[in-house]
Amino acid sequence: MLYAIPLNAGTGTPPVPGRLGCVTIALYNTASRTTEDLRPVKDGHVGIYVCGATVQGEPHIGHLRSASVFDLLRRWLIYRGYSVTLVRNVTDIDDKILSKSVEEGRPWFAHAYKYERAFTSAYSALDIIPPSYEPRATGHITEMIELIDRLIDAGYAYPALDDSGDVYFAATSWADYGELTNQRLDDMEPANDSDMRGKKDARDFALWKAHKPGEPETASWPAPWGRGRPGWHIECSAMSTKYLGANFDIHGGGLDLRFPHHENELAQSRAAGDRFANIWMHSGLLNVGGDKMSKSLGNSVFASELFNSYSPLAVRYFLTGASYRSILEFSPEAMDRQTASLDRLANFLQRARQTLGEDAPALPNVDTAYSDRSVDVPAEFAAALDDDLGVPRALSVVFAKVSDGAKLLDSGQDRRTLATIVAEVELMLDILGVNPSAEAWAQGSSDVKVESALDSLVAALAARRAEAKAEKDFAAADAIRDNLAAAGIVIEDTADGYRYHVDGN
RNA sequence: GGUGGCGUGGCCGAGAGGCGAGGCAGCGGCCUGCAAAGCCGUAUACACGGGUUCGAAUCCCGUCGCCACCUCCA
Repeated sequence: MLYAIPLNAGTGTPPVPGRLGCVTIALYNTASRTTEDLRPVKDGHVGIYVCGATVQGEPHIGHLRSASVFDLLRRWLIYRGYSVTLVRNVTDIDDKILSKSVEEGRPWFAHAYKYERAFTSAYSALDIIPPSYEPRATGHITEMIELIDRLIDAGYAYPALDDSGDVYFAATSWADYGELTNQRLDDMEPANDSDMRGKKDARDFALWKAHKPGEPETASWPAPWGRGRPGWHIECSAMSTKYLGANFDIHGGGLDLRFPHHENELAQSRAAGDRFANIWMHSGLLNVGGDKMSKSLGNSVFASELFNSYSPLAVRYFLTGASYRSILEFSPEAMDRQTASLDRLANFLQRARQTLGEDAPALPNVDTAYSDRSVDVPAEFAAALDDDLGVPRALSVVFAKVSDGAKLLDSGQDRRTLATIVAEVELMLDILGVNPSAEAWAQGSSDVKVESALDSLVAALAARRAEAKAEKDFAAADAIRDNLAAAGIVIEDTADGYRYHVDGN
């Protein structure tokens, strides 16, 4: 799949003249606390680095939100004519991976890879476009060592005073430390200095962690300061600049990473002489039962549980439907409400596609950068997304279109207009990552044979029901409908027959 | 102590000086054998108190309340 294609690729709609440089997309920059126009380092191209998961356990709904948010950003930029390089890392070595792998009785790399696969499969279920690059921390030790070396040479880092082999970044040596979160070192809560471990200052953080007795040898790499493994923050500094250059456009992640992770990344990269990210974007956190979802509270909602109760499409709709910076409260009630809202969209598209038959438009395709699209997105929709990804406003445009389309379905014979509306609605929803018509949402379990078998079974029952209705034997007709419903098949009468869908949220 | 955010109708949730976004739920009607879906109609909303203004949910001052971050986190 190719996501970064030349603007004139494809034979469809040519790029809007002057699209580059004219369409400004404004994004909220956490670092400046203002909404700024995106001015890419390289014309026509946007480089994005998103902090991915530390693969120590199952993916939860918070991971999914972050992934959905940056996938939406990516799709919108692609629609707007940019080529996008999105890097999302995998942190496959850290303290918890080591300790948990011991608990679960397998090598740390087996543990890490097991959960990496779980993440990949959850992302894929949500139709998140795979990253352009997905670097693993353990594959970039060389780059990290080089970066640490630069920091030591420049006087911003030092090997631990206790000769342990650790290396620390000297927070107080970097005058701008705290610039990302607008904090001054002196104002911060006093760091815990009971465990200095060879630090000069309790607020210094580890760039390199020396191998400790009892830890597996395979979890350490040779370095000028002795065998060890990288600290968390240095990984992202090394990997982002490797793939995107010393100065790139957007650095993203969950809000909880803002401090210390991103603050430290910024400090060490700037100290090493890199301009680093221009815009910092943070996706909002999820609350469960009024509390922040977090590892320490143990209230995580895992992807696996979620997919047991809701379709991936419903989950994604729930996640992207809110403003990306807002606190999103997860509850079954909230899921149901959003699912009902989504059903309205899905129902319309299903009815419209059924009515249009062969005249229904082709599906939008992000893989071709939407280059073969027959319609553009409504101006209001574009304005909403250009303004810091204003999804709620964008969705209101979608619903307005759906309402227009539904009226047409009810009364009119204007198939051409209806087809245009369907194309517009599906394009908008595809950009948002929640197009119910997209193939990605086809039930994984139902193959073509099963579907056609179900079609004929339902058709047979529907025929009997039609006979019963014709004979005014409504009890018999309703019994058939009830039996189908009991099996999870909802059948509805339409002007020219019936339609059905499997009730699976 | 420092930093950031929030308070909008029954619920969720946009907007940011001037015709009441949108969704869910509700109510009345149309359609339907009944449903479902859909359509039409339907709301004295902006935490509180002052101020600025012809006009404030939106700007300013103050008050109250809630949340997050300050070295586990997407």
